[in-house]
Amino acid sequence: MARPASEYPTELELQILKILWQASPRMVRDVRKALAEQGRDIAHTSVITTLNTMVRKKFLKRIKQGNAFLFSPRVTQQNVSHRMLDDLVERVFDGSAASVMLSLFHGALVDPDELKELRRLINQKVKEQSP
Amino acid sequence: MARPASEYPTELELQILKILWQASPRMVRDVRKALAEQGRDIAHTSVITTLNTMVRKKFLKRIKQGNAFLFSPRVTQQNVSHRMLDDLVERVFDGSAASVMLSLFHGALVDPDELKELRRLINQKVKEQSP
DNA sequence: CGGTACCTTCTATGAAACTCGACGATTCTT
DNA sequence: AAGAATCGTCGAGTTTCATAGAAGGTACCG
Repeated sequence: MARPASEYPTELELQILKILWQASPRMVRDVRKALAEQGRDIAHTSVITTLNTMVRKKFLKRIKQGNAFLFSPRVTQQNVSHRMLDDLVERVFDGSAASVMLSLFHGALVDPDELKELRRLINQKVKEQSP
Repeated sequence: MARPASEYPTELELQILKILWQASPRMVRDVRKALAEQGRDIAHTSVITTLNTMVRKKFLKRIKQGNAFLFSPRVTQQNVSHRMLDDLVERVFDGSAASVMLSLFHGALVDPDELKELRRLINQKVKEQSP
């Protein structure tokens, strides 16, 4: 056996997904331009190759318009990020969401306002779960 | 250019790290056995190969004992998981830790006790940050 | 009609990830 | 000491990922 195909988008694929989540459908040319603006200036054909593998992986769909193709996402940002997070929680933190949060707190990552919002959410959740 | 070497452990490497975090140092044989118990029954030499690349990547260190080697982690579980989480937050959630937490709440992932513990932590953090 | 400007598909290179067997060295057993 | 069991190094095969050039189609412009 060899390297297993990742169930999740790779780095470049994620970058492309983000572009298409912003606005779609798009032509190859536009995707390429957006990538270039982010500092990733790769050849036109390289973009096509990647887009096609993403279609094969069911991340995107494409429809023909004239002689060219238009690409759109087939998955939502919520869905992808949620699945990737779940995967990390499972694989790295042994399924403990609390550990993840702890780790987040450990870095000085959280904005004070966000913190309050979070507290509100937790309180709500606690009420829901313990009657 | 080609695929850049991941700064983080790969799937198999992570599996091995977890085994060694549980108890170390260990011989190849033991690592292999632990992997097999997790359903990953690979050849002895495959384990060695991976262990050696992990040494090269500075994830592990090895010391000779007799004719064999003993392997131990060189990085802590906290360190690795924290870095991997940060990476995900950055790449997938555009740096927003709060989005991550929101996503965690969205799944029915959190244990009630853990939830209370979290609330405690947040309260503490809020106090710290807003005097 | 011929050229230019697009677009795609096909093919290819190089590196990383995963896997393993052949072989040699060392040690244990009989 | 002969043979069996261990253990490592080395080379190599396969798949995925990132990237891109060559080849070939279509469509417009003058």
